[in-house]
Amino acid sequence: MSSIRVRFAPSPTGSLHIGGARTALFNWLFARKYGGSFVLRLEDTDLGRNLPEAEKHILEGLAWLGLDWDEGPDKGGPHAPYRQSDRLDLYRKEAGRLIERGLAYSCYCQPEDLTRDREKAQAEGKPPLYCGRCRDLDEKARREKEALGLKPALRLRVEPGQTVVDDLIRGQVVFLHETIDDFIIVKSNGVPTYHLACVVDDHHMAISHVIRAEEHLSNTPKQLMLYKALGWEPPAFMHVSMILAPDRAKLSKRHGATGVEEFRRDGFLPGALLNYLALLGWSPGDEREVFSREELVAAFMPENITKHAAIYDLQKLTWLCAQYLRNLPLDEVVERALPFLAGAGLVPENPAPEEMAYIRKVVDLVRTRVHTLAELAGSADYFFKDEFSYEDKGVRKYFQKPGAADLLLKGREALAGAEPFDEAGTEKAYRDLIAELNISGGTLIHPTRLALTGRTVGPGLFDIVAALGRQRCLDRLAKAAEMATSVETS
RNA sequence: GGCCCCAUGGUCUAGCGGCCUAGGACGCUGCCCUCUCAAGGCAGAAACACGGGUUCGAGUCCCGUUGGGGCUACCA
Repeated sequence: MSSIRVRFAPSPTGSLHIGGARTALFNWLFARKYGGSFVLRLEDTDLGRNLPEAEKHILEGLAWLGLDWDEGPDKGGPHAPYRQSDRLDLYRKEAGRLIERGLAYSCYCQPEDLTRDREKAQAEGKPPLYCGRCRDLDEKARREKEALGLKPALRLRVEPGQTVVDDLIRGQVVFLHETIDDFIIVKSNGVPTYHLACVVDDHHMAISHVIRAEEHLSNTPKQLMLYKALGWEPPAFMHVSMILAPDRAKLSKRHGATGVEEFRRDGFLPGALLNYLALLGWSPGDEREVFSREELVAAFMPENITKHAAIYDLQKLTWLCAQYLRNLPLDEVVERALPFLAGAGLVPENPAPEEMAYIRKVVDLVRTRVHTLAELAGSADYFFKDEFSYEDKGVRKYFQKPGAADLLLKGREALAGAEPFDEAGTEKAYRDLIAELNISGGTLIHPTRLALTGRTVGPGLFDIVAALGRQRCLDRLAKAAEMATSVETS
């Protein structure tokens, strides 16, 4: 029994897409579940589309999600190198074997010719397959073409028959060879196409299971033909359904955030994104929904992967993220929140230890009522700065009322004398005042919240009061009383 | 167009012939709790795409239709 080896093989043409991230996740889960190896390979054979920063983004995205790989371009491994552009000699060697055995042939057709053929076929309502013009060129004809300076592409000879793809998710899928033409395996610039490079690498890297998106199911018979032509045993295949945008179209930039990097920037927690991606197209079979990475590995069963495409829904991801924010250890949330707080200019990049205690307190107060780290930073500004504006709605409701300033000053007085100045002590002082004035709690509490935070919503008032400390509360109440005096109506 | 895959509420899904008057989650609505907002609790609206079969019995099996997606590049 050979060992389990899976791979994630993205092209460095952009950032890590959530579709790609999910494919990586299923591969990773499979490897971790069954004690196999997870290999990372860069498929950079389309020189024109490679982006210099893409590799870095992809590796960082995977690392951020906690999907660690055992072999890859950055860390090497027994089957290095892991970038296809560094393996060209290997592909040439294998392609050479195909030519020697007459299983592949040189094609001198120019792109313009092929485009014309294709358009003609389509206009006639026929399938746009390669016409086979160069299939049986003799030595002489080839030399003539070469003499003209034409560089050939290499095509695989597809013989009549059929190929059956045995897919772990979809069962046996039959493809008739008359629907597949002699496809190109080496471009005229000497670089292999996806099909050849993929097959050669999966074989040489001893990949046991190819887990990839469903868009590759139709490509699989071509690759199976290559395995056969090269005399190799193919791996097992598992084609997972795709992720679609809310309009049922394939995910693209115009659908908003689709890159892992963007979710990170928008303040989503990696565990939440990973958890959400796992739930798209897979279910544990019971009714659990929230999983840590470890729980995911334990619960993962390939047979529980669904066959149909899934539309991704930001609302559920947002909900999951909120779950993580409230349930993760506080220190982890604080660590994740720090860059967002610093980014909003609320705290320094590297806060001093005594500052950290306060930040911890604040994060703990707000984390249960926000969904993302970005929201968290956005809802905590008043804890860190004294300059803020008051919500208009609140001003109208609580300041623009007869006696508003006086009430705020009475509250201020109560807080000035509250002992001890903690949640219970300040609440006691306020409750006493409320009783004395014979008013409802909200009558005093709501204006106070507005005075201290500028907002009408937020954590419990006495939690805020205790966190801010006596002096800041007194200052803000005095300032708010002035404001109230100026807008008060009689 | 040809080939391939897929089809349970708005979304993610459970269901693998009788346990289904179709279960859970997000979202939505109402109520409770309450200093606000969340959270939490309770209640509710909301689905087996359609048509034929097979069977004593079909969401579950088969066929067709419709719909969606993918492939059909010297992209991967």
